[in-house]
Amino acid sequence: MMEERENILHEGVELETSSSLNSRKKNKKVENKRRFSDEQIRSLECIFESESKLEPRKKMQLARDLGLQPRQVAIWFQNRRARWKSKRIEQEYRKLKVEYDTLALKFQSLKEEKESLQSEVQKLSYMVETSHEGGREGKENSTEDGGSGNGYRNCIAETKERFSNEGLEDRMVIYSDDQDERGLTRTEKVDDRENQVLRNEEIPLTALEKWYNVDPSVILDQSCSSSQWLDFWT
DNA sequence: ACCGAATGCTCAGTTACGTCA
DNA sequence: GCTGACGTAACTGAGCATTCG
Repeated sequence: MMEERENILHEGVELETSSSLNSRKKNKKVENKRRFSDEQIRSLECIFESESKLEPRKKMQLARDLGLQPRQVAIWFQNRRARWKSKRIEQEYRKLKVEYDTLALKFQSLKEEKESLQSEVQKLSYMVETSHEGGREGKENSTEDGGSGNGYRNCIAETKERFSNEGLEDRMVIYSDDQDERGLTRTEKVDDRENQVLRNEEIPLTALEKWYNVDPSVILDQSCSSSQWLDFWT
């Protein structure tokens, strides 16, 4: 190791004393800085491809082969590593930019879809609300329909008819937390205090009423607010 | 074993020069 | 011929690791 260092010192790594530095600076004006020949560059590039850092012994050998000072070889490798690094950073930047642009496009389309769905929900809830009010009026007017459920049933029938007329019948398939995939409802409410299990075998209207009373913005907020990245993009 | 000086390496940033449009 | 942009050889200074007395 020490032997190698001795070699380096003796075989051409010029230590910069102040006098040698001054003379070199003076010589710059006299002796032009020469670019390496194509052959030298080819050889250096060839070796750089296999190893970006040179062992001292290899550096010495290469310098001898190319007729350069070992210091010049070391500096060439140093500069080459720097160029390679900046190129790599540039490539990574371009790649990230493409990913960013793709995500931005996707986000924009999701945002538009969200707005479209939001306005649709508002429209539907408005329609349901007006039908609901109509149903109540009907209930108030009829006292012989025998129960509180009939007014709502009429309401649903009216709404269904309206949806059907507007080609929106499929939108009537509404599930809430209390409904299963068959459209039947079966809620199980556990009261912790009394530990009672209340089973409602058939409460579709209650479930529907619950659904009617949900503020659409809340539904949408639930799906979005938890995803803070959406805020980031807006 | 520990310490400090000497030495060399790497890296990021800069300077200086050559080339070219 | 002059000029500005660009590429690159060479330099600088800081930080780190190793060696040696």
